Amino acid sequence: MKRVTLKDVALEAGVSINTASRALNNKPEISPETKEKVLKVAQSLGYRPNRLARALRSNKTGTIGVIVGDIANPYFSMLVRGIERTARQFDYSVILQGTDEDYDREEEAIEIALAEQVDGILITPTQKGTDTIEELVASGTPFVLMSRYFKELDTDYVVMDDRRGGFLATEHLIQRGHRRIAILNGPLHISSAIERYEGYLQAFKRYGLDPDKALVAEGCLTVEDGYRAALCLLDGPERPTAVFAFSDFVAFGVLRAANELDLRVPDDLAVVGFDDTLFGVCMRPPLTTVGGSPEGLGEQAARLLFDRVDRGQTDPVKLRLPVRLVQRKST
Amino acid sequence: MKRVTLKDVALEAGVSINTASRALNNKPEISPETKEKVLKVAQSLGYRPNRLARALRSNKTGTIGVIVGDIANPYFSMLVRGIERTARQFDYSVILQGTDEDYDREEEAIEIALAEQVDGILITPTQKGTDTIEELVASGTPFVLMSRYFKELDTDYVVMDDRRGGFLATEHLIQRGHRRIAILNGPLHISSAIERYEGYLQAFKRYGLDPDKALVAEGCLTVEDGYRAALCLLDGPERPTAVFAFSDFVAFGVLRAANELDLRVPDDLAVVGFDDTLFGVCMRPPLTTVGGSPEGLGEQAARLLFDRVDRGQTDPVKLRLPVRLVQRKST
DNA sequence: TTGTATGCGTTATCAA
DNA sequence: TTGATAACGCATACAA
Repeated sequence: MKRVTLKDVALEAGVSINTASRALNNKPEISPETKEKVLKVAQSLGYRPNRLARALRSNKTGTIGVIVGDIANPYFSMLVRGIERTARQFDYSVILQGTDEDYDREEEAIEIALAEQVDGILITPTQKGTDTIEELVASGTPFVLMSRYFKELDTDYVVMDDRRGGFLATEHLIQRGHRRIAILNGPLHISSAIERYEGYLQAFKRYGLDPDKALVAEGCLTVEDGYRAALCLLDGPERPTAVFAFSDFVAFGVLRAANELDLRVPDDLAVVGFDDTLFGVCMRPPLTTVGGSPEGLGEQAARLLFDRVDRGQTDPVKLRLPVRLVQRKST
Repeated sequence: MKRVTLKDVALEAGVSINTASRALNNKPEISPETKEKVLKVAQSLGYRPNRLARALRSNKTGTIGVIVGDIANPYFSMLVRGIERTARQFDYSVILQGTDEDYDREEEAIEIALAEQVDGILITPTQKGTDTIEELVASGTPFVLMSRYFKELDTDYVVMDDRRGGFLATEHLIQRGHRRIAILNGPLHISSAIERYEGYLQAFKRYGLDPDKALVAEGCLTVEDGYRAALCLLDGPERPTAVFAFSDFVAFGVLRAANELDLRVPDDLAVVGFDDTLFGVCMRPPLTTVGGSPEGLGEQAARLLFDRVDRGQTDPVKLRLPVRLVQRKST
């Protein structure tokens, strides 16, 4: 039951350990016959290279660290799915960690990933500070920010066109006749929250309207957050006629609240989400949302990272993926 | 920027490389003074042990492989979240892979995990065959099956009490007066699908009723599957008055179909899901479901695995977690 | 084209 | 209590 090593293969094939290595790694300096022989022996012995030894020697582990906010958030799930698929294609393994949007946890996650000696890191930073990311920069390990970026840090990232998304969502609501449009935004230290808000304001401006500060809420990240914030917001007499939620995840909470308050959507309350996750279409009514492809973002970020790992650093690449309005029945 | 190694620490502290190792690993055979000295030097130099070298030497990587059907399925997301949290607690890293319920992909995933020399594997088998799992057994790597098990294989597993769940769901529908109760089941090679079906039949029997074979569909795993199957099932004249779906994920598709067909839930159609995922409560109406805790299952499976890794094999442990009916408004 | 020898950073076995 | 030394499995510079 012992593991078959290169030595075993070499011995069995009657060549040196090193010739065996060459054969198995497609090195040029080897005769076709010996190569074939070694390959056959390796096959028959069921040889599997020991990645640890290889990694130790070559300083490449073939793994990447993936750090996201919340694994159970469908946006991140889809993101991770896109990453995992792409990674597999490139023969990388994915070490997954969730931060629950906690800064300390983010720091820990980065340290763990570094300790695992991953070849690169894909991270959705909590943005509660920059120390963690600066530590990452200092480590020299290639990394790509996903979905969020730092204005003050010159790093690779792949994000959605959040400002445009915020604009599209808000414009859509305005065009449907809404004026009292609430925004249940994410925490404002997160770039996507800031930019979606900017898009929101931009739409108001474009249409010569004034937004009502009382309808701006921030800090919503989960279904629960959306639910609570919506309950609060929809309780008063001066309630909004429409809500633009930071994410589908948050929007689901809003729909729950609307449901419990017996508000009809979209007649009493229009709702727009963000991300176009799998479940929007199952809501009642189906959720209007701003779509980018989370899986696509994951894939692009992964590809960018692998490029970095292979080819090294050039100028930072900053990708801003297009979004579009996916209109359904909630508006 | 070079990495600090044990050698550097030993050199700096003026001890042998091996004494340094002992100091850092809390070995008993060392004097308190030297230990303290080494520790201080290590600290100041920013020494981080190289896990690869350690793993190579000790044959323990500190990682586990986690293989699930579909990362974007909220059930699996929650499962993974439970695993990741627990793993972190035990100082293990998680290498995640998805199979998309494809058997070849499962085989590949297992091979990759083995190649990564994980200390153990947590897997939701596709159950399209037993070869993959038998390969796993042969490898000697500890593993725990999650959510599904093989009758014919004597392995560790953690599953929900699916039969009871199927019974509870069906009984509930019967008690609400339904007789034409459809089941949109998963593929019947999956143990949980079989057992939920058994529970379904058992409930009919208990109440002296006869199930209608025409209302039994299988093979539903995704939202899309549920949607299509429901459209088909609800189209005819003899349509069911209630549907028991294999999972919340599938139930969401059913709700979508009902919505599009203008069927009122629960008046025209009652719907019960399974798993109690995050979104059931956001549906309209909120989804009645059979709840176990996916995160809890993940945690238990992980704990069991770590126990195996540490203490080695004893008799297989077979855990069947309790379920309960979570009644909401869809029934 | 092939083989020898060395080192990657640890841990473990011995002897001192 | 400590230190020299040998593995762990692989890759590569260099010699043959």
